[in-house]
Amino acid sequence: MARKTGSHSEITGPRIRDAALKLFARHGFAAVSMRQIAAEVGVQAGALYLYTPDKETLLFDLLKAHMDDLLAAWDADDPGGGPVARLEGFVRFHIRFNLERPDAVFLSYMELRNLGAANFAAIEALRKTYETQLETILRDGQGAGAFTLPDAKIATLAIIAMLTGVNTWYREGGRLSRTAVGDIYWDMVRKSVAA
Amino acid sequence: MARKTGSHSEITGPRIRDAALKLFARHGFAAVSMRQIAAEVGVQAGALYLYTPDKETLLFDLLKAHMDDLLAAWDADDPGGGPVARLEGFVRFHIRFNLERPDAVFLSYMELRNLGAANFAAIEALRKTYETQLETILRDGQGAGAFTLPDAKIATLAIIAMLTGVNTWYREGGRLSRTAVGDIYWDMVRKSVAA
DNA sequence: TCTTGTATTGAACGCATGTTCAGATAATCT
DNA sequence: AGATTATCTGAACATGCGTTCAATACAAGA
Repeated sequence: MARKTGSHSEITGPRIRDAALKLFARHGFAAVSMRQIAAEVGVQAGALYLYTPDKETLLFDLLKAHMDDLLAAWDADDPGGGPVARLEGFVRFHIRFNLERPDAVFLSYMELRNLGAANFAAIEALRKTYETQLETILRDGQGAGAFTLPDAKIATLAIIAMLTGVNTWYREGGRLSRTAVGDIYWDMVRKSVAA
Repeated sequence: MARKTGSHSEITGPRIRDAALKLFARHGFAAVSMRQIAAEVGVQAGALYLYTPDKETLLFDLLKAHMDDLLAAWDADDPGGGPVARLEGFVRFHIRFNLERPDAVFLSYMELRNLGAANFAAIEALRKTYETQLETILRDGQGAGAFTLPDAKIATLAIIAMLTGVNTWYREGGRLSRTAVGDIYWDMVRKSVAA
């Protein structure tokens, strides 16, 4: 056997990335072998190297794509308007976006350490860019007297940590709908920065 | 060479646990080999098996010890009194305790997936016990009219996630002292549950 | 000093790892 | 139909893995 019937890079490529994302998130980057990823896709390990130069780059590409997605999605979702409306938009967006791709979110928080220095810096810069979106909203609201913050930078990180935490406990079909979760967190966030 | 001069299990044992904790936290459980841990301690890999039956148990013992420490420390630190005072105590305790052992905290959040089912359940139960401490404070305060919460269970998880997030950005000798960090987070938490 | 028990080495086990590549087959283009 | 290109196999490479164990040297107690 060599080339398989129906084989196409536009099909195999995404399937490899999907399998890698799922397995890396479940078991950790180092614990997953190239052979396991290949088996999940239904090819031999050697075939993966038509799609990535090496294992670390495969991880980096997943993280990079996730961060690019995140920034583009917030760009499209930002409701604009006053700081309060924008903050509510951010809270609901962050929860919704993260709940839609738990594996990618988990990877982005846990496997940065497996990146080389250059790749690490690239992802960190994107994360910083995202954080700045929220920080700007908070500072604008502080300037307008809508929020009272002891420290805008720390409030940014505290809110993001709180919101991202949803992914650790939320289960589909559980007690609360995604919208209800958004309501609850918005209530807490709103009060935590209240004037 | 066989036994080394000055060798003692009371010395080597802790050094192995320290080295394992540090390396697991930095590089991930799966990425660290028994030979690396042994090298850090200055022994051969075989010597580790005088102190642990296998690699997973070594990880489990680290996580178990951390959770036991955490629960015992809160037990000793709980200021008692009214819900507001206890909540403030919890916030400051959690931040201080976690900042004192970042490696163990990181491990406890990231490497649970490398445990077998039984070991996983044991650690999860301890984590649940800790969460219940905070949940009880919140429910008491809610009952007494000191707090207004849309959902006590979720408020518990949200607050813990927010507080634990400190470990991702805090650097010794940075802009803020640990006490100042505690002040800022207590301000946000207090307001987020305000009546 | 001699004995007993503790701590460690170093080699070995079978197996898995990431990666490369020549060869083979399917898809596509002319 | 024939030539070309894209896709994949299967075997191989050197290296590293977790773990075991007989041999050995030190520490502690008598």
